[in-house]
Amino acid sequence: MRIPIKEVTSGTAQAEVIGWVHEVRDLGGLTFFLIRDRTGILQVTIPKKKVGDEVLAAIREVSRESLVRVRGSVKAIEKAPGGRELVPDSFELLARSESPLPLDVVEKVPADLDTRLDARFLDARRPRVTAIFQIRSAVTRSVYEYLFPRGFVNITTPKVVAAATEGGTELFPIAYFEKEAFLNQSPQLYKQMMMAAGFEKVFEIGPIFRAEEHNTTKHLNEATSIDVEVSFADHLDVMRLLEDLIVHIYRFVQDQCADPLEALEIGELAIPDTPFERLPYPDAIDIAAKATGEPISYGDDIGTVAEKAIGEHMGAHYFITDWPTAIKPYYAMPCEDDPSVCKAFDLMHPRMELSSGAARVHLHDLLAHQIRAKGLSPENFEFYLTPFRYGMPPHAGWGLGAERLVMTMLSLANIREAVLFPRDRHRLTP
RNA sequence: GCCCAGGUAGUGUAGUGGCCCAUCAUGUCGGCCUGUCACGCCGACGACUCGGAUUCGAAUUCCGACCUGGGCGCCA
Repeated sequence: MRIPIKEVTSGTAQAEVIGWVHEVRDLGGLTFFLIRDRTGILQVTIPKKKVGDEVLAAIREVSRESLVRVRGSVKAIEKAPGGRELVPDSFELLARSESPLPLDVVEKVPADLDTRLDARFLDARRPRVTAIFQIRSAVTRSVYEYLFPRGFVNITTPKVVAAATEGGTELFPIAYFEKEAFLNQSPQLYKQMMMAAGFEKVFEIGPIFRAEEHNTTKHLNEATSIDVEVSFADHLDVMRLLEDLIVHIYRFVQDQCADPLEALEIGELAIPDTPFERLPYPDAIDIAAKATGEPISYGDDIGTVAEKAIGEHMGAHYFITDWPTAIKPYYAMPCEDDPSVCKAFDLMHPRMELSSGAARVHLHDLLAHQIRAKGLSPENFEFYLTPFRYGMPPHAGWGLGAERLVMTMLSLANIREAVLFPRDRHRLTP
């Protein structure tokens, strides 16, 4: 009966494991194999004079990264990794690996990210990479475990859509029978329609597509968005929800992912403190102007240099609030006392933006007005605008970038490290 | 869209006009080795993205193509 390598301890008598050949050290009369599965690494020691001919024949055939099944007795040995080793009665080659390998799994020689992504299946055998995706899975799970008990309904919305509804970013056109269609940039409009449907609290974790030709370490053309929308809530409510969720995710990962965190040499995650600081937009641009010496006018977007300067100044997660209405999307609700300011916010990690959200415009005429004010025509938004004429509740929500969350949590240098098969300007395979 | 940088064995690199039929490491193959843990030692194998130009001579300079990384704008 095969067991995970992690479960082989110095107290185990007999064990059968299946894994990949991580390393081989042949000392002549004695050969050491390191066998790896997703749970860990086990040393298999072969004293050539004391094992059968079948074992000797098998080990002549194996190459690095071949898949093998080994059965034998476990010995507690202090000088072996993990304090135990396996001396095989049987050593079976299940699937031979060709050589040379496209990249060095043991990482004696580093591989470029590009090379690694070309051979992602092999790259992902590396304990460090396995750990990233075990943690990413835990992040997703913790979102479900946070939202379901709070009454959220998990929805899925179309990724194939008819028109560029939000404006701003570029969309990927696709062929949809005889019609023109696009890949959706965000579930935004559909989440809002479900507010009209009375679902009250919805969320979706799904792909979003942006056809921007950017080429940076923090952008993807296909990303994963954790999207939330809540009726009878305003921006302040959903900001509290968001910061509480972030802390919940960090705690969950800290509790559940000790081994992966160890593999990443992180050990203890720094759990963010709540409440996150609320930094009004005018203060944010002041900080940036002072830090960079570059003047920033009210109403300017906060560029990368400014964002970095503000992040260094803040040193922890924070919200930017009180945004000028002019530089936020049409669906952000303007403040009653000063409509030039809106109820939108961005959640920032010191390194980058993680999420943006707002209290939404739920009044049909105001929404139509704001769409026109952005130079868009309400006629193209009929499917979206109609629900606002039939009892749309006030609501608020946000979208949180899953890859950026994982990337900042684990201090990854490149967002592509947080996706198994990233889609960027140049990469469409694997 | 704009700007910068770069393409040398499977992988990561050195080499900026002749000292290079190309450095080092890792790998692969062969040999020696019974406690390695980046095992060690000996030997071998394996590469200048493509096309054109300059030159007595080009991995190296120039032009073009192709490919790639990064920065900015914008954004999650």
